[in-house]
Amino acid sequence: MSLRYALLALLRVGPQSGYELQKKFDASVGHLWHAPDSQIYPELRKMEAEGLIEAEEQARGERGTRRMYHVTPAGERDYSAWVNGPLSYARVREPASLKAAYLEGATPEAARAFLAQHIAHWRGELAQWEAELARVDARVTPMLVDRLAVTPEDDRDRVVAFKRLGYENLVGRARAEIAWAERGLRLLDELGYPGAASVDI
Amino acid sequence: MSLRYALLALLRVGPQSGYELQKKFDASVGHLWHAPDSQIYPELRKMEAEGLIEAEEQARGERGTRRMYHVTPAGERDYSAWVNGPLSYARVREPASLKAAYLEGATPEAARAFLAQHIAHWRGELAQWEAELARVDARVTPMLVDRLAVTPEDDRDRVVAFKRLGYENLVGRARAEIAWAERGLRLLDELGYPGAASVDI
DNA sequence: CCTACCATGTAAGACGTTACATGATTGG
DNA sequence: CCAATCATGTAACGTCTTACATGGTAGG
Repeated sequence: MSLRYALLALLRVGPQSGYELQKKFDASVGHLWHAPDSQIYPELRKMEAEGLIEAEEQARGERGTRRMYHVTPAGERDYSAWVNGPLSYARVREPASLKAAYLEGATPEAARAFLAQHIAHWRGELAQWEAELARVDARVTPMLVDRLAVTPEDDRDRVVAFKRLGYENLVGRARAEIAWAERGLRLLDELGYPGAASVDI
Repeated sequence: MSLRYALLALLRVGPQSGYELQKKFDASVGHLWHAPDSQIYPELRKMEAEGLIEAEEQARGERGTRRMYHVTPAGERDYSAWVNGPLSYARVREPASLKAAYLEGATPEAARAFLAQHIAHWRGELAQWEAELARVDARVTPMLVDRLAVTPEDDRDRVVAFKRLGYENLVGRARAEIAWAERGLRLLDELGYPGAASVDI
């Protein structure tokens, strides 16, 4: 549902091929919404079929071609409806909470390993997002540079501020997950589970 | 992936029919992992086909029947592997962060409405989870009562502590989302968006 | 000539959503 | 007898994952 809006957001900066889009996707909006290439190409075709984007075929060397996509007025309207409309929330589905709730069935080692893995996972995500946040503040990410180039002077600070806001949510999420898992490890200590010293926080 | 383990966790308390399971699901583990009935019945059949659970058909009145499921040794092994094994993490896909990052394209009213809706959504979730947490502490939720009845005395505190841990993650998540959206509203104020007083926090 | 990168997908299957569909029994 | 609850699903569709598949071009 959100994939096409992520793609429209990128395409609104200027015409691009599926390949360019896919590369830029991973380096920008892909931090907020992951999508593999095998999903991007078909989605572009679907969006084209629905009239949200159009493609122009360009020759590439002697035999190669590539399709340069651009947003149509209908695509602009659809994007506007998305950004101005309400968000529909997915139902809860938290594998980590589910597992934590049944951790009495795990061995002490497995329980500790699970929480340590959770901390490691979210620390990795946190590091990525904080790094990206710093690049946004410095206005050095390629997509942001391109976007700011087509944005009126007066609007640029807002563009940066909202990118920052998006990443801040993820940073907050990661911090909450880490704090929770650390509390979980302390709970294991309190319950007398062995191995307290073996896991470094 | 997690659905079957949520179902196994419930079934491990004692034999139950699909219908009973579905009701109890909504009232207990469904707070951590949502699943509609239309997903539960087919999943039970799949688990039966894979030998994780078995059913005994019981007569119900003159014509009706119901299938009482119980966990097989293979099911116990599979459950144990899940609870002792590592969790695989899904890639990021955060619609709210994505939208926030492109909020410069929204009208000031829509931007405010989005953040206010976000707060309202997560406040609703938070209230539910905090209420459930209180019921867990008081040991009054039906499933927990049943589970504690089949749990040795010495293990009961641990069972309750881990249920609590599971909910605490969701509570932390909800609080982080609310705090983030409130910061977002303050950002709109700083950017000079109109309507600061019209939204009550 | 060969490697890295450009360029574009298909296919199968798991997982989830929404809507639809049917009938039995029990208690008032 | 009628409503609530018991009881069990199917069907169609959309999204996402994983793996596979193919070929072109540019630079060293």
